[in-house]
Amino acid sequence: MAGVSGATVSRFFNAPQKLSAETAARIKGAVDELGYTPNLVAGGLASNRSRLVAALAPTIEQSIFAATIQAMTDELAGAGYSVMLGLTGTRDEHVERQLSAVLGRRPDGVILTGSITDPVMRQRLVAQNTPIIETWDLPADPIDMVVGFSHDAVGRAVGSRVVDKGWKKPLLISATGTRAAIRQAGFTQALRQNDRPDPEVLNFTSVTTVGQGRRTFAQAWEAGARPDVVVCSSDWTAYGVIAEAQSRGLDVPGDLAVIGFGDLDFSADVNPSLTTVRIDGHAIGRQAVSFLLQRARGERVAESIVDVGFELVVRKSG
Amino acid sequence: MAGVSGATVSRFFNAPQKLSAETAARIKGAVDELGYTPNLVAGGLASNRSRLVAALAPTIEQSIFAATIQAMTDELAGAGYSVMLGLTGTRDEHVERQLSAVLGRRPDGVILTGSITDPVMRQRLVAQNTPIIETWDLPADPIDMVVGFSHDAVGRAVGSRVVDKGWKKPLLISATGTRAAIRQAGFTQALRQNDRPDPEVLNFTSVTTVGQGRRTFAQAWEAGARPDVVVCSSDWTAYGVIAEAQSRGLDVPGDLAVIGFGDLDFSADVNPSLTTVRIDGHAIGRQAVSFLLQRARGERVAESIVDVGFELVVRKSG
DNA sequence: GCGCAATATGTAAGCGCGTTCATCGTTGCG
DNA sequence: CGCAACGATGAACGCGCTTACATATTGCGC
Repeated sequence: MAGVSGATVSRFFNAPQKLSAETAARIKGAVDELGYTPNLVAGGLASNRSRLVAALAPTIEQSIFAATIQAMTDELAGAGYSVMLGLTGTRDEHVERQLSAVLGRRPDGVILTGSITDPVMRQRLVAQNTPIIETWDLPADPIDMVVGFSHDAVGRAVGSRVVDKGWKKPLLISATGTRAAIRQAGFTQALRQNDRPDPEVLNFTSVTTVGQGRRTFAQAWEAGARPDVVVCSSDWTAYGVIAEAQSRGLDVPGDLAVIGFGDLDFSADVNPSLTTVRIDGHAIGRQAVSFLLQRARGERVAESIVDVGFELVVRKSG
Repeated sequence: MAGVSGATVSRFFNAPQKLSAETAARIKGAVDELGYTPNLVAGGLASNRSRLVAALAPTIEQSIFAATIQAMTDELAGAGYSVMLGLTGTRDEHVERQLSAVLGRRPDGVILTGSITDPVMRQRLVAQNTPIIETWDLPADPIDMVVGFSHDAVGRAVGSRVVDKGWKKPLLISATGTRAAIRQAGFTQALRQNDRPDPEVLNFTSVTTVGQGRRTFAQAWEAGARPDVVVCSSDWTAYGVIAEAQSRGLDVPGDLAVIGFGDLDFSADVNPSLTTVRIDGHAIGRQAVSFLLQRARGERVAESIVDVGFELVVRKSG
């Protein structure tokens, strides 16, 4: 319709500066009139660049990962990439299935929240020869690039605060999971270094919700536990503990201090405001995408492990 | 490596029952040994079925849509589809950009939260001839299939409750947006039908967070507003109002009733528990996927508009 | 006016599969 | 034994692009 070959139309979309202004205008006219949208599937096949990035996370509901996914998607959309969302849940078999599905599309990058532990899967990932970014952790033996922080350091920081404040009977309420376990270990380590006994620990396997926090604390209380500080693996859980404690007539932080993890969106605004560990989920997403785009441009990434750090945010609850 | 042609390998993955058990076993051996993953991009091009579904939503952070996205992704993964996530924000131009990017991949379906208002975009969508599902709303003039509920009915239901309870000075705190506006109109309508004056209304344009709710209520209070019930466009906002009211020494619901929207995950577990409108976001996602899969199987969908309804959940706050 | 570089466009060869159609045993039955 | 019918497999084509490479066309310096 524009009187040009397919190759020229392809250039119009991918390298318009190579066309004369006149042809470009003619093509634009035809494109508008036809409502033509290039088939990126075919384009991806031909160019061997899918412009697709896979993002795998356990869940996006009531999740600290939502911020990372959000930031990633925003940044990638700006760069002309689409993101494929893979929600793996907490079961390892789902990770595998999602990963298979995702690798079949030959993504230009894979962003993982946390690490893949299964060695077979790791091997397959490495074999793909596509950029891989592990986030929300600093694995000892990274597959490729990493954007995260030290969960051990987080645990120690919280442990130190508990020691400093002189709290004697800490209770840890934590979802099961590798990273929470590392924080827990760091916390315990900090107590030991100050000749304190190990903390009481309560683990639950379900999702981290306010309700889960309430129920877990209620159970502990009924069972006779009388902690002076509760350390939680998420701000949701922490707020549940506060709600339950208040319902039982306890004053937070007077009778009981509560410390969370994540510094979610609501944490500064509840009563009492949450003392927690701030992780900048958006920054993790942005940095991950930045790595990806550098690789896509063919640049070598010098320092491919970034520690975004964390911040112990002291507010009213503990 | 298995001593068979490419055609047979293709059958192994797409129609294994067409192969003899023996050949299938040989191919499986080779696949495992090579770590071969079929290239779905090429497959999609050849078969004209991408097995890709696009999901567009304004945001997934502190969003009532997260549940829908989560359910969709889970269901689709089970059926062998991948989902492309498009986060449009609240700006219309982003909707357009995301839609273009997404349509270029020739998805086998598009799931929208809310409707597309721009007529040009609607036209392009219709022209694609791919299944479109609008969710979280019951548009008067749907593009294709719909899974939602009546925002007008929600507004009326809440309005009726306000009338029934005899609250005299309602204040609406609401994010801007088409659907919230419809609920607002329904609410006002219910008051008028009972010869009540229109409610006070406060709109804000940012995201719906606890902090936003707090600040908006604080401003209203400082400006002299003394409502006896606050109706919010999200449970986040509602909880912010409660937190701010409590900080100011008000008793909820004694001095002030608060009603939310969404029945999020935390709403039953805060103090006081939230009276709110329950929307089953998971059900919306599941139903949308069910529509999509029916279409994919070539079945005609008889009733392609589903009203999932809502439920006014009365708890302590109002 | 010539040669050469630079610019603009077309030509054609794939990219890695799915799919159709033909082919080649095999089996069953009269 | 012969033929039809059927199941299993391979050859070849094409999906809609990208990308060397080839082919005008133009401009410039000498």
